[in-house]
Amino acid sequence: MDEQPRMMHSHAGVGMAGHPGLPQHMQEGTGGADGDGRKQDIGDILQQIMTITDQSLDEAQARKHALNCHRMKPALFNVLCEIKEKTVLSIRGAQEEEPPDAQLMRLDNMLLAEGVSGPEKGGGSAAAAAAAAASGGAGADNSAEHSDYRAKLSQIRQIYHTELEKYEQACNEFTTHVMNLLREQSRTRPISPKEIERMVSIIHRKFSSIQMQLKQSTCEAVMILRSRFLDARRKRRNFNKQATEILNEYFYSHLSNPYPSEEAKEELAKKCSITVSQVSNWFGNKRIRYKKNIGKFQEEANMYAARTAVNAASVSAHGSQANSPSTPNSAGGYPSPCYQSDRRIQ
DNA sequence: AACAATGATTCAGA
DNA sequence: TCTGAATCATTGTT
Repeated sequence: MDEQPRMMHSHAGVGMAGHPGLPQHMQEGTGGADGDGRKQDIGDILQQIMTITDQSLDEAQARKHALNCHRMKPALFNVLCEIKEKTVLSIRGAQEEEPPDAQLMRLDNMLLAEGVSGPEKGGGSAAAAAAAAASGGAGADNSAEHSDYRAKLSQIRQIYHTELEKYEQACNEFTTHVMNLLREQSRTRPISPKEIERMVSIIHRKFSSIQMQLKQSTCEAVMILRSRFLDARRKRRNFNKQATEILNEYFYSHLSNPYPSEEAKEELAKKCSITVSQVSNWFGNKRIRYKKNIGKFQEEANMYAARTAVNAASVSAHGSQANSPSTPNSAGGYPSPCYQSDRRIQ
């Protein structure tokens, strides 16, 4: 305030004609006769604004302050804001309103369903249980699988939350910074509160698009985790020796027609403590692999044929036929090794 | 580490 | 729907 008189007279050419108070037209409304005085007044202020960059930093600061305290500043500021609002902002105004993002909603729903974004416990284990049910395994070591799944899920969850928090914090910090900056600048250039608000919403949109990327990558991580959990090939366990022997015994004793019936599969499954589909898989693989390389399986075939023969002999020696194969070998099946299971060793 | 064995999946065809 | 064939991914062996 105290610098005002000095400043007002610093440029002799554009001075305010030395009047101490507000000009008449500013107090009494528009008076046609005062047009020249007003023009001069505004011209003076504009001139001061234009020359502000020529000053040293201290001088400029002082000038800025003086301008800020000038009696016409609010009026000029409002007019400039109005003009700016009408021109620049109206151009962008049309495209600002956007519909709620469907993609974002999908991501949110999925994260909630997988228990990543929801309450601490529950969703993850439910998903794990569903995955386990879908995998259709025997379920003996499911608890270990579950804890592994849950551990990895909670790891994802933790990363997601810390990242989200970081983004939110960064967003807030940046917003406050920009708001302060704009408020500060609004003292020297026309920035309306509305425009600040608009800027804030732009910042929020930008940050929420970053958040969406975070959500996207989190979803991907969960999907990968789930697919790994569901993919039975990744947790393949060899059958135990006994189960393999039972299956081989059946295979080689039915070499001419190695296609167990549904009942036979069920019985084998029970004996081997595996599922019927595992029995089917095993026979499918065995048939194709045997057919591909009979020579390689020769020895194995002979061994099982011999064993079956011994078993049959001992059984018949006891006068029982309970263990005889339900579908004996016949001509027309797979090429056979030296021994046929339904033939007795001489 | 390289390789073989093995259980599971996918897909075309009957 | 079942099977053969090709293939994948893991386990076991050398």
